[in-house]
Amino acid sequence: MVAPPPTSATILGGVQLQRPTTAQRVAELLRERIVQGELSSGTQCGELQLSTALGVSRNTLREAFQILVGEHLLVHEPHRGVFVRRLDVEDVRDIYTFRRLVECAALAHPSSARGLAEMRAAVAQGMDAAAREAWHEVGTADVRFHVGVTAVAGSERLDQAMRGLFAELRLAFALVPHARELHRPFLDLNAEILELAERGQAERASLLLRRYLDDAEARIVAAVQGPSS
Amino acid sequence: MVAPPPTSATILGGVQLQRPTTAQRVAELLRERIVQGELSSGTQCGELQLSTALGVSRNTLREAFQILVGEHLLVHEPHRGVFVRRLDVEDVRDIYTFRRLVECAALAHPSSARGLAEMRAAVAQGMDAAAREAWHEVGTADVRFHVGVTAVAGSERLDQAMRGLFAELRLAFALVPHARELHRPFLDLNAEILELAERGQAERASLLLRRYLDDAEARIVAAVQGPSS
DNA sequence: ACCGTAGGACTTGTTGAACAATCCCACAAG
DNA sequence: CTTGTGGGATTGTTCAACAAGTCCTACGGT
Repeated sequence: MVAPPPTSATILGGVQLQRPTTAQRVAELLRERIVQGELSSGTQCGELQLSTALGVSRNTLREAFQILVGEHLLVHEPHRGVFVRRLDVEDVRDIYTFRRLVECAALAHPSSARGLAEMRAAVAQGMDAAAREAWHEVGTADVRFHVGVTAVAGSERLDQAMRGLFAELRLAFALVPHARELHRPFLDLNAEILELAERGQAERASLLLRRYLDDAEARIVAAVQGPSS
Repeated sequence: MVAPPPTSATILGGVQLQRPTTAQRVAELLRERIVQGELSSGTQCGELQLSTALGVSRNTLREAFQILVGEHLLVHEPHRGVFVRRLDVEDVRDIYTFRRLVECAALAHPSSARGLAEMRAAVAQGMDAAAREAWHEVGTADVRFHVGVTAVAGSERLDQAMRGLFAELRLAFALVPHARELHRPFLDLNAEILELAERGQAERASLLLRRYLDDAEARIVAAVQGPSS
């Protein structure tokens, strides 16, 4: 049992540059439309309609569906069809419980410097976008910042889980009336958290982050359960 | 905007009893074979071979593949085929970094009593199985215990992520020579962690769990990188 | 012996058509 | 108002075919 010879993937650090399959490209296209809010929650994705619109066969489309169902962006109801997921209040609470645990713990026990760089870049991007009044990009930068926070923990799988979580969250972002009001207050907070983290004040950074998350959760919950009640 | 009338799903607590689709059943069957080690790491899953063996069409099988690829149990190399995932040392380290962060944080800041009950049941099951020398079941109980630890955090999505992580880990468990040696020492440790957690000694429980995880990681890493070096 | 390469066998990628199973809705009967 | 009962549309699944890519092998040049 000798160690296998290093493959090119090993040498290049696992970078894989293989053309995506059609199903993957379709999934990516739909994913983009969903998180951008162009396909709103609850929309049914008819197989015949979509497959002809995209110019792919039903079989290929169904493969793409499986990918997105696995990412919780679509829900599949047998013999009824697939629908763009609709988040309820419980979902939002669940997601923020997840985020609180992971992000706060990551900041409290930092173990990877790579994440800090991402946080820094995200803050800069957010400031810049805000100056240009590009609120959608501010939102993107915000997501980037928190993925960076997660990256501080140093687990690739955790990062990926968090990216999936944010994709789900965007289903709810689309329900918040004004993007500016949602993201603007968090710009300075992110910058402050970053500064604390860079100075090694792990506990205080973690605490501040928790306040951020509680606040954000309340806003999203309010938006999801609608103006009623 | 009046509240909608309660549906049967609401009445029954959202329990959904829909027959799984063929692709889902195939995925479940393959998942079971994989985590049980009957399909060992690196095995190629030929489409023609498997589809005829299972009595399903290639298209349906490919849908099942997408599900399992999404769970990281299979890897897909375009135009080459799908293979049972092979974990390397880096993967194991990544998974344990994930587990350390989540499980320790969950125990340190408990917020759901449901998880404690699971932990208790898992310890009992483990003790019982050990008495009967059913080491494989001891392993199952161990997994159950740690899913219970995660459940203490109170996020359904986090639980699911952890279940997926354990399914991946079992790919590596299969490489550890003696199941008895792997799981036996952890029985008492789990019981001790549970006792601390039940008495509200969150910090000490979390610390003990960290020791557990460091130890387990070292064992699995050793097994994965083989007897060499 | 060492490349590069040209061919061919085999596998995967993708499609279109077909049929079975199921859901939904409108309508009739009690 | 509730309970069948069609019929039409959509999804579930299979099959057969072809395109595209990979792997293996044999051949020729150096």
